[in-house]
Amino acid sequence: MDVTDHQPMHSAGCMRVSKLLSRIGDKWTVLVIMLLRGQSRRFSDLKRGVDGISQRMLTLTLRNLERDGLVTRTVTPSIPPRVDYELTELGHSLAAPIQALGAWAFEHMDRIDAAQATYDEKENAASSPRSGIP
Amino acid sequence: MDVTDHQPMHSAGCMRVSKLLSRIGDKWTVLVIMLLRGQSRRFSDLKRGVDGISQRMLTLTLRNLERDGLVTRTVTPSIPPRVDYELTELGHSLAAPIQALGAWAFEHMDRIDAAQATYDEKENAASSPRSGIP
DNA sequence: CGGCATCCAATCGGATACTG
DNA sequence: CAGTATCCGATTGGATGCCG
Repeated sequence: MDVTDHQPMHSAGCMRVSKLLSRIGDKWTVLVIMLLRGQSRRFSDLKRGVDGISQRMLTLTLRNLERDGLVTRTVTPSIPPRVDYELTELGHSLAAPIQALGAWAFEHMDRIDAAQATYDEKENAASSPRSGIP
Repeated sequence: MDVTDHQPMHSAGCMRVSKLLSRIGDKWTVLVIMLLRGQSRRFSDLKRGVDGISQRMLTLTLRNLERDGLVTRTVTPSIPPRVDYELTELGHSLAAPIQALGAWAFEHMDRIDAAQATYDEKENAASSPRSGIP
């Protein structure tokens, strides 16, 4: 089977996509991957860069990425200790399609916002009228 | 700014990507989108097609997609009632980058599985030894 | 500095029952 | 058929404190 076909995703294939997206679709993974493009960064650097992430979640996110073979973890036992994270080749290859999705989001977010606004407006219009004429 | 640049995602841009991925990265959204490529489908058709989804979650998923302007909902007030869902143009344009991500997942899942296996092996090897020589 | 353990609140999602 | 409403368990993620 050729994944470049127009309808290549049968049930099993979709499951995998869904699974991948569940993994990278969590709250922080994408942000970390984006920060790691081009340069390796140490833990505290990432913590400062992501803005809002807790230490716990950064650790968990990096552990998962490491487990998936998407980042490498390099410990330098100095004082104070230093740990650097870097995208693997696999990680970099994933960054490309993520980037594509990012470009799409960037390009269409106004339309999405508009659609949401319209939808919510109708929502409120439907629930508000207590006597038919609000 | 050109989103096709090599480093186009600043903090704000990344947030949007993350937000988009959080939306489509839930348990069912991608599967529904994939099923809707090419043909519109009615509710029970989707329910049968997704396999494992509850009625509740299918409804919620479709509502969110509708709110984002990615699918249209068409009610035919017959008996029994009939509701068809169809990807909008915006929805179809999103299907493309998702497909790219799917292709990536399909292409690299063996390497990810291998990386996970290796990682878990080392994990167990590190936690097992109760007296140094298990 | 980097990270683990614990506790806890919020959200997610499945099962079930009921409605137009 | 296509939902809505409710209940409840599972998962997520933040805050905090301790450790090497």
